[in-house]
Amino acid sequence: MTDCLLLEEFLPYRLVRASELVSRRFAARYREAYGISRPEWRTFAILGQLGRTTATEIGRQSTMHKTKVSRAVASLEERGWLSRRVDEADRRIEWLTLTATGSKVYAELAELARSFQQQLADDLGAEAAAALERGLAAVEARFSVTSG
Amino acid sequence: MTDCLLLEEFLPYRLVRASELVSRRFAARYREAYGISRPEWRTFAILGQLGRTTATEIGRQSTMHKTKVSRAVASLEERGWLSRRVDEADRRIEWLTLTATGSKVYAELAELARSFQQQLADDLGAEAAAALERGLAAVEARFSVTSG
DNA sequence: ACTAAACAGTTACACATGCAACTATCAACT
DNA sequence: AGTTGATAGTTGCATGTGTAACTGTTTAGT
Repeated sequence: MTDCLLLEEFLPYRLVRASELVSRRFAARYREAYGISRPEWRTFAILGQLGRTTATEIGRQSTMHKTKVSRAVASLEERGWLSRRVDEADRRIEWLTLTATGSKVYAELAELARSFQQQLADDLGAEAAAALERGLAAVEARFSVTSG
Repeated sequence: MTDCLLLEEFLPYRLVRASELVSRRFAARYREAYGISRPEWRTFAILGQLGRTTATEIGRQSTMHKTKVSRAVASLEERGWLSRRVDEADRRIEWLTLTATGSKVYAELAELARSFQQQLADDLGAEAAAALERGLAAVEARFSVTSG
């Protein structure tokens, strides 16, 4: 046990565990309310924010594999929340937009997210929340660009 | 777009993404070096630290589903890195320990983890790393006990 | 014009995962 | 002793996921 690694001091492990604890709780909420999966929520959230984008861009921003995105898009389309349109100039590209219904659902999901965020911030306290954000910003700055 | 949620300000999302960026890099290392999966690494790490424990306890500490733990334990046993022994007093319980070979591999994995941690700390900078740890500690404190 | 490489996106297949149901064991209560 | 409920752990099955291979399209080089 001389070379024992203390997991409670191992940053990647703590990061994963914290992320699982938080995101599982949030996932439970939108799953119960709208029956959407995690990849679907992520796709929805990015599309709602960007307004009009492509599957590739969603993959880039969310760090999701392109097959995951592809399936999430197909599923959201089936529910009538999203529509595709092939780009005229470059017909490989599909532009994705929310439908009217999709926008309505998105607005509700956004509200759900905001209230969850508020609750989380209250639970953590202002100082700890700020510290967490600073730390995450540093990780994003170091890893986002270089990593694939 | 009036009710748009800004993902770059949404904490659960940032937490998940940061955790994925970091843990994917680390996972690539031990996968390439030893061919072990994520559940296996986690099981290994907890067992190495605790010295002697049960599958249930591993699940509790790692937030992994018990079937995941069960399969990881079976796989590590097949490789001869771990051995089980049924508790005499309560024969439902299986005590898990690392074998001699397992301990050797564990020591190498621990070293790999430490060097990764060092690299990460350098990348983030002392101040940002400390902030991240404070934030994670707050999440752990709030969610670990209550959540399932 | 033609070929090769690059890119957006989908699908087949093998593998990983979670839920529910299962075995086996123990503890508590009657 | 017998029944009920809880616990540790495993397994069947349906679903989720990544790799690699695929289609269709564009770009670059010859």
